[in-house]
Amino acid sequence: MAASEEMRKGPWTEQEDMHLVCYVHLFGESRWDFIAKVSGLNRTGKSCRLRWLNYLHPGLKHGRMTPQEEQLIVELHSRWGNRWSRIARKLPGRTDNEIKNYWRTHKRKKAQERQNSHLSPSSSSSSQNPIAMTEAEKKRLEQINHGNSISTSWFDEEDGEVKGYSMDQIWNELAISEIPWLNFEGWKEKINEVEVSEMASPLWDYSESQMGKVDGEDLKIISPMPALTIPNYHYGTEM
DNA sequence: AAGGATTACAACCGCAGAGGA
DNA sequence: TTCCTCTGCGGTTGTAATCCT
Repeated sequence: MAASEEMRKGPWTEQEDMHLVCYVHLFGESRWDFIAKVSGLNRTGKSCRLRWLNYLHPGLKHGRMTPQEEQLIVELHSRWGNRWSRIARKLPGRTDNEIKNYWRTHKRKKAQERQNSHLSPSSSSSSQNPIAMTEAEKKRLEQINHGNSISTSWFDEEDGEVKGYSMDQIWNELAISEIPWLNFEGWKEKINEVEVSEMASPLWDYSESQMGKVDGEDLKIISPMPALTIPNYHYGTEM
């Protein structure tokens, strides 16, 4: 990427979102610089990653925090401080950014008031503490959070167990999604034209071994996006 | 109804750590 | 071992939406 080329900044458009989702689907949730370059979005890898993690990732909750979540945030913040990503891991569907924003805007003050007035660190017993987990639960959550195939997880209070979604499940759900942008004209139709399995594995395998070395002619890839074209690209080098 | 204040959310920036060459 | 690139994290800012007077 030539230094003179201006990277796009600011709010993402629906088209950009679609484009990014498509490429994340193809190449996975890593190698953001690669995705940024091959997608032709003219965004930085960081920007793509942030957009995905904070907004586009399947399983994200949007909207107001529930009272339970609020309580959890206060509790965890008193324990860990501004370790937002760590706190976010205990609130499935919420991002560190969301929690950070929430805390910043109106919770910090309240928590301080609460702390000053009546809370002492040792006041909550594990039996009353909503975030207290058994060792088994902790272990399972740990496995889910760090597993390769599970991308999002939560603790189901009703069943008393940790649950998770694999990326495949998420994307299968996306195919019949209620997410608005998947339903706008043409897009859903197009994504259904391509089998998920066709899109994911062979191309992924190919991309792992070959994609970074492609030279010469433009590489055209199978994609729900119309006429997606990857320009000449040398992985790890500036064009 | 208008305008200022507040809240909620999205996005960028800088830094640090990990990993590869 | 050193340097470089990439990723992830926390802090900060900008803006749209909502509330209040």
